[in-house]
Amino acid sequence: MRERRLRWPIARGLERTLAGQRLQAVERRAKYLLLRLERGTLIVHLGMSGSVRLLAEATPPRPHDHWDLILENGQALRFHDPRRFGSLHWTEGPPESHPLLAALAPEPLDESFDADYLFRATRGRKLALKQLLMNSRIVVGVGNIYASEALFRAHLSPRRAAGRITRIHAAALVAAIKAVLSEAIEIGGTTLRDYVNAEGTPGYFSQKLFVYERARQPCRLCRTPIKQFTQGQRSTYWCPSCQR
DNA sequence: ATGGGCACCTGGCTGC
DNA sequence: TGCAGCCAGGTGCCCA
Repeated sequence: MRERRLRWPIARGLERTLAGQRLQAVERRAKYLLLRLERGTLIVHLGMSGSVRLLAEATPPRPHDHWDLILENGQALRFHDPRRFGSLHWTEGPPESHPLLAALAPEPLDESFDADYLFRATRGRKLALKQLLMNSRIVVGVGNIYASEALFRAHLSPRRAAGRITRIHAAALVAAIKAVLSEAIEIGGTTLRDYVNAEGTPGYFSQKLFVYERARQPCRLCRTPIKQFTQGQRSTYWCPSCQR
């Protein structure tokens, strides 16, 4: 550990707890990485600017390389996070019961996230559709980029009150979310500035974005200039002609 | 229960 | 050139 002050301070003595334990599986729930060890689970969140790299243990640390998980093959899993919005937690119980994970909604690519579920989840909600999509008690994994992109593909306005969509809209939106996320995963995610995977390679989905960070540029479907505004302190991008 | 706003933090870019 | 101001892949928590 070089810097314990992340979003929450890294627990004292964690090194001692982890030492000697074999890594048994790597899983994920929402945006939490779950490293299953022999006596518990290491829960890692990358925040907005975090990344993990698999490197030779002797690789000199760069600024903002906050901790290493040193493996017995001479490599290290190295956590890098300039903004320190990420976090690291240890739990010996089932990770799905951890306070940060216990109340999470379905995974977007799970079959339980379907039109019927989203339609019911939106009933009575006055919140704007885009903000609802980013609520982890409705669905997880849909961040600021993919919320704008999915709404574009579903032809729905980010400002529309969530409770005012039809069952048909819910079906279109669910399909759009699943498509956007699947396509992005397929090409390694969206690198805007500094995201890299464990091998250090960026993702290429930024080349496939229809609206995100395209303010004033022509819509790729209708040529109308893309617009930007703020919802819940986050930038939203949309095409006022394609999306209603 | 719901929704709004703030907080955490650093770096890069813009414009005066 | 220097510096203030603004913006950025997230999400937990407090308050009305």
